[in-house]
Amino acid sequence: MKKRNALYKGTLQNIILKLLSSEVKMYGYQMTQRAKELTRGELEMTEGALYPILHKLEDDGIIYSEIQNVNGRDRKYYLLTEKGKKQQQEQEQEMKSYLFNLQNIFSV
Amino acid sequence: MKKRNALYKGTLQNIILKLLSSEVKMYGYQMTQRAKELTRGELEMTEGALYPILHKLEDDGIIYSEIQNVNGRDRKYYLLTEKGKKQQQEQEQEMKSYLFNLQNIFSV
DNA sequence: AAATTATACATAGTTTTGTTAGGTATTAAA
DNA sequence: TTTAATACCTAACAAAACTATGTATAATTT
Repeated sequence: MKKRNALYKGTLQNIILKLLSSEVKMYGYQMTQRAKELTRGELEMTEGALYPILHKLEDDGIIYSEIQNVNGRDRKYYLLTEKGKKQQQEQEQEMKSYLFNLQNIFSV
Repeated sequence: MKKRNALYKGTLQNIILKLLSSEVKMYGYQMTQRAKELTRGELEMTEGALYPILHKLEDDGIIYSEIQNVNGRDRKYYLLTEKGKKQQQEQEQEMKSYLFNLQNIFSV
């Protein structure tokens, strides 16, 4: 997340869980690319934000990881746990409420 | 902004400027109440966040203030400067782009 | 062939942003 | 008369993300 995208502060964890819920599994680097695609290049998740979040989510049992070697390079794939799926759904509701509220403020 | 509203991180300054653009003038306490109304009680701006932002915006020439005594109690009203009006419009565009992007991610 | 870019992970130190908790003071309500 | 609401403010702390750096391999460019 670069300076011009300071708005995304506070939503990163939500976005990561949402991305994970849309695929069977994803690896970190892939998430940064997918986030960039989905935001027309506007959101560039930095590694310094991404990896600590992934590690924390794994410590908390929200996601788990599988290392897989692809083309001679290791990838660490992450998947939602059952607990994680529940949490993702809850957070998605909060996110929708948040978006509704902001839309309300900025619709005038 | 309480813990449950961590999502709003990074958007507070935007919200404040938007509120100011919708009225002739507003005072700090009024902003906290208006923000709460517009978010169905979900966003409770803390004074520890609000006042430092207002002071910084004033130092930067984005807003200016007028103290007015109402019912024997001082209120500090804030107004957008010309520079502030421009900045508000720019930030509103960024906010709309941000909302569009988030909607895109969470619409699936 | 060598240098650069892209892919892929990770962390330490710093900055930004907001919370918590405290302070001052007046008015309205219980 | 005590509590809640209104109205401003700040210092100390915590959370979240950034910057910068490191490691390493694959693909592309020069």
